[in-house]
Amino acid sequence: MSEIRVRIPPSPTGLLHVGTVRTALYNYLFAKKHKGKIVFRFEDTDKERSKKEYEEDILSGLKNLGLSYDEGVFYQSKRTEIYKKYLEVLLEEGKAYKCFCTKEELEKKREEQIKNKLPPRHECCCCDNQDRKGDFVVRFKVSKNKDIIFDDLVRGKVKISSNEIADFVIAKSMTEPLYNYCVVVDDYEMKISHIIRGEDGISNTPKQIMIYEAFNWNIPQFAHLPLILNQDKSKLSKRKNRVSVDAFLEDGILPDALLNFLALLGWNTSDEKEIFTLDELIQEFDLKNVHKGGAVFDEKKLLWINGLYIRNKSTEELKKLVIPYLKKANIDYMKHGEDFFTKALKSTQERMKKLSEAPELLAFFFKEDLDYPVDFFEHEKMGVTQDVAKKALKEAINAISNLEEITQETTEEVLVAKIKELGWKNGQLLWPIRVALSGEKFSPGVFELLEIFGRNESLKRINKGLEILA
RNA sequence: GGCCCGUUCGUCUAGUGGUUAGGACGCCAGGUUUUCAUCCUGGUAACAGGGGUUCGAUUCCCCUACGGGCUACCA
Repeated sequence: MSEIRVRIPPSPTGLLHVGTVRTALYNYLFAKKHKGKIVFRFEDTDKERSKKEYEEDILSGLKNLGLSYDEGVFYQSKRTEIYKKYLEVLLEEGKAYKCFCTKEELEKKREEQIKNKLPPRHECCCCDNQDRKGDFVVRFKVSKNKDIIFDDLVRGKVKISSNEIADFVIAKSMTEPLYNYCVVVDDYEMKISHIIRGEDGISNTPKQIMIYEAFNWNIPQFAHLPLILNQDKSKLSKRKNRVSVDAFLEDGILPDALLNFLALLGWNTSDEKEIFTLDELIQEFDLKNVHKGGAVFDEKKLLWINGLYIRNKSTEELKKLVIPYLKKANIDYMKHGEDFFTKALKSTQERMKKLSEAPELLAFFFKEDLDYPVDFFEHEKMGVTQDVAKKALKEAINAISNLEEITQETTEEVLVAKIKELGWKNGQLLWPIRVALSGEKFSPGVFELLEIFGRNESLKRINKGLEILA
């Protein structure tokens, strides 16, 4: 087989979309797996909707996700001369023609077609009259009674009758070529061997194939990927879902986790593995295992995968990732030193599902003066009343004050002994202490907190608890 | 409307002409634990419907239903 070449061709008409990423990812995996090349180009022929800022967003987003390319960036908007050249060929050979119809004429024609239930052909008087003056568009001449068949790598044979396709516009003018046409010219010139794109590209495929045939160019292989869906099964849209990669990244979804999750939308290996590094995905990926049916984007599963990735990070790595979020929340995370911060982070790592949760999870460690409702101390199920809490805190002060060294082990030893001595349930002593240390209903464990805070800060917080209870 | 594509637990999915239809997320319950989380155990829940073909269909074929995509001088 000749060289595998795929393309990533977003149009810069919006922020980087997870659907775009999924398609890019599959192209990337396919190319890497087969030692092929990836061409990147912007399909920016729509001057109205294409924006520089979107280009930047897409490029940086893909880069952040680690999806690189080998050739490009190409811009269709900079290739008008090339398109023009081929357009002239088509015109000369009579495979395309100039159409001078006005919008009004076209609308009238369409109405008639709909009324008579005719297929959407173009064909009108002016098209035979090439001398007509004024603006024109270039239409591709579709031959009749012809089946266009292609073998889709995901779906198998797809057949469409050319009678269903009207003479379609391939350029608004000689210097304003349109998508369906540009794609073919580009894919030919860039020697693309495999076009892997979303299912919404299926209906364009016959048109594009006809253009290939008109030029007598080799037709690449097509693979149409299932769509990513909203909960209601419609095509994933920003109206109904979070779709911008920026939004996910800012929320603290890790790039690897996002890719891992996206890879699983419409593809999987036949075994039960579902956590993959990029390299593993490259190894395992196969278009044969790509689904035909669309896949609903389930954020809950994304969060689960993300939590897994966060837990698997070393605390040092996680630290770097989390700092921007803490800064943004104005948390003075270094106030008790690096070591304190590291330990605090480590104690919350396993409950963090996304990085943006870091501030709320860590804030209490750095608060100077905790303030929380007194009923935090109460816990009916464990038999903790405010009176019990008071006694517990006093006992804690005694126990801790006498300890030489405050570690998880030493505090556990002394507090457990105290529980036995008092004949209490674990929670009766430990819950109030934990609340006093954290000022939160949920937090890391007491012994961990005691070690992190050390004697002075622990005592300070427990005394504060006593104040609140008073 | 027309054309095209699709349909296994709520979701992501495995799977086969004969399976107790498997896993994961979620949810529920239990265990561990001072809480939450983690972790462990268990549970809940699916082959869209109808016809064929067949000794036997979730699996193959047809139809219907449902869902989706496309139907631009957008990409």
